[in-house]
Amino acid sequence: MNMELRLSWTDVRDEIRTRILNRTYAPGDKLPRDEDIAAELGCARTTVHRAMQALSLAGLVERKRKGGTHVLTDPVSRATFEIPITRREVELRGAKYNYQLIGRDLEQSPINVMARFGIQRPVQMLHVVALHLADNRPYILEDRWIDVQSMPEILDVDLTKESANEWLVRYKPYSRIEVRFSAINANGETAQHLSAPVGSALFVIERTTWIGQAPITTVQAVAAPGYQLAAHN
Amino acid sequence: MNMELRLSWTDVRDEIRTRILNRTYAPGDKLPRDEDIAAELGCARTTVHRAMQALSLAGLVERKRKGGTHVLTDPVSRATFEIPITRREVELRGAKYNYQLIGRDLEQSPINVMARFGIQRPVQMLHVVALHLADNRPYILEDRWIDVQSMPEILDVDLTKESANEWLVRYKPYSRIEVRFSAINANGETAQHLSAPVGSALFVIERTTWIGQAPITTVQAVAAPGYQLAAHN
DNA sequence: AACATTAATATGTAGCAACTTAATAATGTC
DNA sequence: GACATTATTAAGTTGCTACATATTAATGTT
Repeated sequence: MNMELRLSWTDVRDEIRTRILNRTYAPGDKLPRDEDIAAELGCARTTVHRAMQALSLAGLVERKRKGGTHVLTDPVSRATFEIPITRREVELRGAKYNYQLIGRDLEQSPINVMARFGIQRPVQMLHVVALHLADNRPYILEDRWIDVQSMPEILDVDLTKESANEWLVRYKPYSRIEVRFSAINANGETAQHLSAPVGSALFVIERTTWIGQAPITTVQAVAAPGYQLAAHN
Repeated sequence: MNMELRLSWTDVRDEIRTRILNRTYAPGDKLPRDEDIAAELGCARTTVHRAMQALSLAGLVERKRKGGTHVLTDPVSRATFEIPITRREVELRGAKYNYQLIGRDLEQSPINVMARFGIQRPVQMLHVVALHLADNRPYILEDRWIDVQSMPEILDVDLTKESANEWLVRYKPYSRIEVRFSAINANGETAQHLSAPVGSALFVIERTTWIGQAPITTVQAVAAPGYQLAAHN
C-alpha cells in the first residue's frame, strides 16, 4: 500500500514549531535556510516558505531577506476576534433581537470624534444613539457618528427600523478598522438605558472604520453588565 | 519604456474588494470562477486564489469547492490585537517597569480555573499573584494558575525576580491561546493593589494557553483605571 | 419516486522554475 | 580608516503544471 509521504505546509509549520518549543531552535537562534529545511524534510521550498510565513505571522519567528529567519526572544501574543453585527450576535445566543432608535441628529463632529478619525477640522456628521436588545433586555448601547460627506445616502435611511450598522456593513463595507477596548463606570444616562446600576463596570468597544482614506463611521458600543468578548489564535 | 504590467495578489485583492464595495459584486452574489477572473485581469489562477483567500479570511466572501465564491451578506468585523509581555508593553510607553510578587502557593485548581482549561477533575497548580508597575504606579494585577504537571520546572523558578509570564513565554511558548475581555468593579483587595477607588471600572483580560492538548497557564489580568487595548485589521 | 452511483466542476494544495528585492558582505577608492 | 560601490545571498513573488477534494449535477437502477 502507498503511504502518504507528502508533507503539507501545516505539517512543516508544526514540525518547526515543535523544534522551537523543545528548543532545538532556541530563542534568538538563526534557523537554517528555507531551502535546507526543505531538503531535510523532503519538500519544496515553497512549502517551507508558507510554513514560515505562518510562524512569522503568529509572532514566533522573524524573517529578513538575506538575514534569514530567527526565533524571536519575546514572542507576542497575537489573537483575533470577530465582531459580528449585533443582531447576529444576539441571534447566535438564541435570543430575540430588538432595536430602538434613541436619537438622530446632524451635528458638527466633537473633538473626541475628530481624534478617532485623525482629522483636524470639524465636519458635519450624523449622530445616532441606539439601543440593541436581547430578549427585550438591554444588550448594547451604541453612540455612533457617521460621515455624511462621504456617505450622503445615510440621511435617507429610516433608522427607526434598521440599525445604522446593518445598513453600513451591507452597503458600505469598510476597508480599514480600528478597535479599542476599555471599561467605564455607568453614568446616570447610560445606566438608565442599560437598566444597570449607576457605577457598574461596563465593557466598551470603540470602533472606527474607513473606506480607503475616507472616514465612514465611529461608534462607542457600551455593553450591558456581564458582557464578555472572546478571541483566539 | 517598459511599464509594470504584472499584477500582484494584493492588487487583485484590492480590485475584487473594490468591486464588492461598489456593488459590481453585490452581497449574496456569486463571483466568477477564479480562472475567469484570472483571465480577465491577466494573471495566474494562483494569484486570484491567494487574493480570494485573503478576502475569505477577512470575512468578505465565502468559498466552497464546486460551489464557487459568494459575497457574504453579513460581513463580520475581524481584527487582530497583540499582547506583548507586560514589561515590554510598559517599556514601549516609555515608562520604568517594576514587578512585585504578592503571593505564590501550590493549590488544587478551583472550579473556574478548571472551566477555563476545560478539565473535569482538580489538579495541583501553582497559584501566583503579582503586580506589574509602570513608573512605580500599579499597572496590571495578575492572578495566574500554572499547571505543574506539564511543567514541574516552574516550581524551581524564583518568581520574586522574574514574572511567571516572562519565564513561560521564554521557555514554554504556547501553541493555542484563548482570550476573553470583560469589565469588573474593583473590590476591596483589587482596589488596594491597584491604588484605585473601590468600585471603579477595571478592564480585565483573561488568557488561557495550551501546548498541544496540555494546559499551561491561565491568567486574569486586571488593568489599572484608564487602560485601553487597541486592535486593527 | 426514491435511492445509489457516476460524472463534472470549482476550489484547495503541492511542486518546480524563474525572477525580484532587500540586506549583508566584499571590494575598491579616497 | 571612512566611505561609496559592487557582488552575493536568502527570502519574497509570480506563474505554470498536476493532482486532490468536496460538492453539486446527472444518470442509472429498483
